[in-house]
Amino acid sequence: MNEKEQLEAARDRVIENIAKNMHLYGISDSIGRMYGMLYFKNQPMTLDEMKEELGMSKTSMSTSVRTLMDLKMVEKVWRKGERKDLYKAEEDWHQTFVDQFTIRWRPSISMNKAAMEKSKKELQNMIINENTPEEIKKQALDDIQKLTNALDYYDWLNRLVTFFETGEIFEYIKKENQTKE
Amino acid sequence: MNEKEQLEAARDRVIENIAKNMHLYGISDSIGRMYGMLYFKNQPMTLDEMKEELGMSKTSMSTSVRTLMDLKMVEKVWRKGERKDLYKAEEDWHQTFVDQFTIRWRPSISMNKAAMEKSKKELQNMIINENTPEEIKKQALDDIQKLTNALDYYDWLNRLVTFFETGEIFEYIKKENQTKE
DNA sequence: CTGTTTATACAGTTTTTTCTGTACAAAGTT
DNA sequence: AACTTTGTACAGAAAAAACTGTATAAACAG
Repeated sequence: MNEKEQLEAARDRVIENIAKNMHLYGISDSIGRMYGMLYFKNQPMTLDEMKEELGMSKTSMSTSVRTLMDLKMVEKVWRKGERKDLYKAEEDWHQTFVDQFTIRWRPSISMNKAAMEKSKKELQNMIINENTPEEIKKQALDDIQKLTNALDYYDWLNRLVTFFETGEIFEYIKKENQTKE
Repeated sequence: MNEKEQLEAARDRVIENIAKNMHLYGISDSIGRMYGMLYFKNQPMTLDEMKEELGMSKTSMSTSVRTLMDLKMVEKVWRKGERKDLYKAEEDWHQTFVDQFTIRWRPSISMNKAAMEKSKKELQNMIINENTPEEIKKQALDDIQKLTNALDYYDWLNRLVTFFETGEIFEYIKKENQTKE
């Protein structure tokens, strides 16, 4: 194995690991591999270059890169005199982590909250309504308690996401590990 | 629609929403639906009862419940004189959130770290080696810088997971929202 | 011990997701 | 204008994941 191969082997090991663990970010191995490759390139890449390097179709490159852009893991780059679109990886993984949270969790939180608030209101009306049988009321009360707990959690989760989003988290968990020195 | 149906509709709306958003925890709709159902039941359930309620095979119930147990979202419950296994949902979602992090992220972090450290070491050896061509050395140095940044991130991430795991997070993001009162 | 009940391993089927090739629209070039 | 290049929509193929039924092992009852 010559030096160039050694270099590539070291790189590929890391890329493969990134790819395998990307499911935590809710993306497939292939897309993770694309990200890993871009991370190690010093130059932004075109779809055709990626197609070449990953041995996949251009269509796949197009959809994969879009997914990564939606997650703010990749950005489009402009270069004078270049007709093709160029893409580069976001390098700051702390930022990527925080963005993930904001992009993926916020919408889910508000969806769930809305559904729970609606159901909670309906159940409260059933409690008020005198025609509701006693047995049903008991169950409704029970469900209301569960929904109240769940809503408290979503409230907490929202505050947590804000804690990340604003970067406040970095005041408590420092980017540079002080304890090392 | 009578009262019982109203109650069920309110419940099902929430369960369906939980199911749809469970992909954030890396689990499928069906498994999410099982969790949602268990969350609203006051009694622990057997596999056969779940099979009945969800209209799925017992095999599915068995594997789904195991997935939820691995994630500490469901626990096995013992009841005197009951031959069948009983399962109940973990009710504290704050705890569930924290567990997710520990269970899913920790192993990935250490896998990635290991791969990166190995590659970093190999690249450093190439730098030292006088036979390595200058051009390769330049690239290796560049990769080492990227790996160093990535390892710093994983170090941060590890400290973050600990911050959750120990419950320290709750000192900063309180479970009860003070600003409400 | 034999017979019964419960949970799960495993193979095969169904469903979903991922990937590709073709077709076409948008933008650039001559 | 006509011709070329680039990115993506869309339909179908390939691969992966989810689900089921049967078979079997483990636990229990008599």
